[in-house]
Amino acid sequence: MSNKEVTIHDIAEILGINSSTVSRALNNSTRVAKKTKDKVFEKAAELGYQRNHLASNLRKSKTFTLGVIVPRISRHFFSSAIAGIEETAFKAGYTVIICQSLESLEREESIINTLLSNRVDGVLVSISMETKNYDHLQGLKQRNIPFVFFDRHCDIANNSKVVIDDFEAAFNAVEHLIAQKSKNIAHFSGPQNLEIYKNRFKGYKAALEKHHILYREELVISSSLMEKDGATNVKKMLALPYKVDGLFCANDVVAISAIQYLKKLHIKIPEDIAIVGFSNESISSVIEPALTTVNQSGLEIGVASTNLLLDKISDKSKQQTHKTILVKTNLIVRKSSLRDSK
Amino acid sequence: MSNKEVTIHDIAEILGINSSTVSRALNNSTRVAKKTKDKVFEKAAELGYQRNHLASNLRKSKTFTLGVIVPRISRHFFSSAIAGIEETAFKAGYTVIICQSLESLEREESIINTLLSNRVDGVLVSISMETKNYDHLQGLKQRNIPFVFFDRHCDIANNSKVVIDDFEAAFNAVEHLIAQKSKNIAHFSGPQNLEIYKNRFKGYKAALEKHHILYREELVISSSLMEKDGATNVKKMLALPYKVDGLFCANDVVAISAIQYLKKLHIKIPEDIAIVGFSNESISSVIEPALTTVNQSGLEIGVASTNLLLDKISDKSKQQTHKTILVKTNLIVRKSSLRDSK
DNA sequence: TATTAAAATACAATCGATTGTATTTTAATA
DNA sequence: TATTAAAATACAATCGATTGTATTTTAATA
Repeated sequence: MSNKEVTIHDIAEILGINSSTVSRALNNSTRVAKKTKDKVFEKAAELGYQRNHLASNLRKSKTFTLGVIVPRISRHFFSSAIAGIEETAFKAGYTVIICQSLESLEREESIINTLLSNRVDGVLVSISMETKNYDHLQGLKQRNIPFVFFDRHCDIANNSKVVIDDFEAAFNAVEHLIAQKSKNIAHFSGPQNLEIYKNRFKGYKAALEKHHILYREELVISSSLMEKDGATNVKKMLALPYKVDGLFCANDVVAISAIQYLKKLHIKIPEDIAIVGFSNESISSVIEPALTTVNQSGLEIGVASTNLLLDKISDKSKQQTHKTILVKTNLIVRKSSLRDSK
Repeated sequence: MSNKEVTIHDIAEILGINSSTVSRALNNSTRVAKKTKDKVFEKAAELGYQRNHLASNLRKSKTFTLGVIVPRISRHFFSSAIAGIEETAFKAGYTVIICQSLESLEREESIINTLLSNRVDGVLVSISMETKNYDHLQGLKQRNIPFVFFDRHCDIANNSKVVIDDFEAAFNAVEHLIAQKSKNIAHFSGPQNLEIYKNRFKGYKAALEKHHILYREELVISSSLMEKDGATNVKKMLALPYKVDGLFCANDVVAISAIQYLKKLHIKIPEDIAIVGFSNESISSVIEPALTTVNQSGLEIGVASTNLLLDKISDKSKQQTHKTILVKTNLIVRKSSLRDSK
């Protein structure tokens, strides 16, 4: 009995009216008399009617659903961003489908297909490290599905994005290292297909220039910034003919594994090498010495990017607006870079 | 041009065949000749056809979508659980809609309605602290929608759940306090509508009994376990006519705010009072002294509950099976409870 | 070649709600 | 009361895919 779901036709039949009137009544249309509406609402409640969004969405070709793609849900930054996204979307009557690429381009492509098939109204995406081919994202564009990058973006023409000011954050981080009397500052950089790493690198370079410190290409060591890269990078760095005394890492993960390896080598932090990371992952405050790092508010980015996306969705007309929102960061100074001696 | 989406009818028309054949071809039915399938697949790829899941789902009344309700996405435990859920669901071809109740019953009810309207195939839920009325959950049941509780559950008849062994975990935690020579052990308990808090309380009591320590009702202080409750609870505790020297908290949040308040009062931890929390939130390793706590793997719980739910969904027949899966925990001993002196 | 079975395809209804248009009812005005 | 406008409701097509049944085509057998 409860197998068959209650439809507007059931309500219509019972009340002896047409299903179109029931539909309009439930949608509170002005075309339906108050008296009829009351009867419909009462009967709907009585029968436990639940509107079938599938049918409704199919007809309206609008789903009130947003797709979200992140590299990994359990990363603190992303889970905060998702929390902000969900809350903002929920308030606006949207539902959120969350997917994680796990840093795999293949999965990312597959996710986009799934989201397209589910006809989401818009997509929020923070791309994977592997994403050097943008065909799947162009696909979104061709289909005219609004999307907004947050945090990790790429340089597709005419996109909207919400990002932190990577340049400025990196600039400040490196200036801090310079203030701590670092002379030879190395940089562990990330995949250069990601704009965030390009900009962090640019900020690093600009800070050196401002303080008349010679930029040396060899001091920039690129990797995928995973845990395993810490030791490898440090080896490369120590093999250089410069006495590195400052290190700016493009994320916390590599900074922390670098610290661990340096400690094994009995190199003192911050005395020998002052270190700054990026992201303020929760581990960064736990490591000994605690890691100085750039704090970025995932929640704020999530909220801002959702609002931007919702704007784009409702603004179908002037779809051509493309915005970049820069969210401010702050440097959290901890022991890994603080030289009280001198 | 790209406005109108490509449908099976377009493909059918171009190839001069019927749309039902196109549908069957795309679904790789044995009723379609190999030659026809090839033509269909080729044309579909050429036109950039994307199956409309809304239409398909409506017809099949099956959505391959799971609803997930958690109190708060950004909590480390829940984001790990969600990561496990998403990964398991994705592998099985399911999509995941994530919603957060923010500990509000009203929002939880509203979310359930949304999920019902979206006709999810199943629901994973960790209930809010406010949830003392189970009507909305009964609604899921009446509609015959499979659901599985994870972590926070309630005592609806005949449900399936994946939970940690709260009793055992609490028992071990309190035994640890006893081993550290605590004689008067208080317990900060949570809302008794949540089974997890009931069971943690039972474990506390059982450990006392085993070690022939008199159980005193006054030593159990219930609250909503929020940050604000730490100081209030501590005040109540110190007003008691017993010299409390051990404290088992039902979550980390209240444990940490208790520690902070106790430090203000210059009460030494662990010397004066040894403290154990519950959940291993990331802050717990940061606080001074670091908090001894029960570690629970969100990922593991997420994976297990998703598998259980998927089983229930495919097992429509023997729907009546109800399972409880207990996931093991371990106690992480840190400074807040370790008395090296004695 | 004629007959029959099997394979392939076409037809048409359906999932449940929405919406433009047509029709009926009610209210307003002459 | 007759006419007209406005309000309320009914009709019917539609969104795109699926699926049971009917029909046509192909292959197998007599």
